[in-house]
Amino acid sequence: MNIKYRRLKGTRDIMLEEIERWHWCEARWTEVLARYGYGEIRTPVIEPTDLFLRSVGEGTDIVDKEMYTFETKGGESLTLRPEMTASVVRAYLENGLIRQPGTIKFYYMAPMFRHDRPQAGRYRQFHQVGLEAIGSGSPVLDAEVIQTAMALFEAVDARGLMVKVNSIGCPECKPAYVKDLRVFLQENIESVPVNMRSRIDVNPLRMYDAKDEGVQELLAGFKPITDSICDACREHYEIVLATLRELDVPHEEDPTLVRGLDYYCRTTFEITATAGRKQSSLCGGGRYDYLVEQCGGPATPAIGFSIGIERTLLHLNDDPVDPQRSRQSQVDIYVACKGLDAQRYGFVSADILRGYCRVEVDTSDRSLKAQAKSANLRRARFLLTVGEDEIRNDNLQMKNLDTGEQKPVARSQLLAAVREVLEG
RNA sequence: GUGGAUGUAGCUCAGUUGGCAGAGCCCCUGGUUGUGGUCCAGGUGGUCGUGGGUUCAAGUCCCAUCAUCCACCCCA
Repeated sequence: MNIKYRRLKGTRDIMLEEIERWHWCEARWTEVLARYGYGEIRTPVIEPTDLFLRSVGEGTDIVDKEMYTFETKGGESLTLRPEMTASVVRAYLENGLIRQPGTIKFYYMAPMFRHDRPQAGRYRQFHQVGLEAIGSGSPVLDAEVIQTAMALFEAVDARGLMVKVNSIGCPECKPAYVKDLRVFLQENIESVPVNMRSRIDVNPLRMYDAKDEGVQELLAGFKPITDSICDACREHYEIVLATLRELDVPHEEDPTLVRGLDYYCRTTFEITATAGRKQSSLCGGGRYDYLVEQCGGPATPAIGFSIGIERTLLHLNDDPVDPQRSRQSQVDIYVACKGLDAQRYGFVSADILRGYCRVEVDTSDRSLKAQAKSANLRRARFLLTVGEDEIRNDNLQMKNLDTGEQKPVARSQLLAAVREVLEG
């Protein structure tokens, strides 16, 4: 077959058995998030490009090479969101939620777009479940947010995970460290691969992300950022760690954990899968106490994280779903029809039942044998058969697919008969 | 952006030194004049990713190109 249109690179079709898995996870996540006090937020997938340029920050990979950006006929630059935090902050300000008392807590489960090279667990359109808690700078909230992330993983039985936490300081102490780091890197520039050197000027902290052994060795000889943060940040970090211990959230400190986005400050964290060579980073998050202000609002502390849904699913089960082998949606009653008149009779009969259970009327006009086979594949519990005799007698043959027992049922008695057997 | 692997039926894949394009699964029909899960028989389905080249002859060899997957970079 020469199919004319194919899905875009890095995108996927989610359906049949796989979408059942998504629904299962989504239902559990929604429940957990509600228990932690989060309400859903849905924002547009397109935003002004500037929103991401200024929040995520130029010099990050996301902004420099991964955004789906286009221009409207009017000359306005728009971008498909590469992440959600900026949009939530924008919505928070735009809808006047600054006037709401207490901490605003939003969650989302939504598609994001990054023009990256696809590979296992990495897509151009991918989905994140995440949350943003805006309005509180308490370190206790940091710990609760990290615990919430773990609760989301536990809710879908994800195991073998490690929480890594770090503090990257605030505008009081971070710049001095960055400056020292830059000087240190310049002095040892021969140890830095050529293609990474530009990072020294743009965003030296991100050198910690490099997996290059030489760079790792070099940075091991430099003072960790946690030794350089100011007293206020230090105290904040200590309380986060202490609270995590009190909450029994297993975690380890990782002073090399800096995050790729500019807006983070103080607490940053990441949750990774300890086994498997695939994309092991399942969750990333941190505090962003200056983003709201930067977006034009009053100084407002906030924290959030996002979990990659595809990656989490990949971590849960390595078996890919084969569309060929996966079932269509289940039904309770399957109606097999011999001929067009029988289909009409079948539909009217199904209409009686639909207020009560799931019914599929077969309009394929295949052999009754083939239709019965489909009934079985759909895991129907009862097969109703309609042919010329049934139309004439105003009844349906009703077969119990577990026992094989079959008997005619008058249409006027159909609902009562079905209720009796399905409830009994 | 860099590197590696793979493209043959709807799916998973065989295809020998270059010589008639195959199997399993799925699907359809029949065995059962109107009935499922097992079984048996038959059948539908292919521009061999695409375009060039070599050759009497190319799925097979050569070149190019596209797509997919994997890895790097980075990230969810």
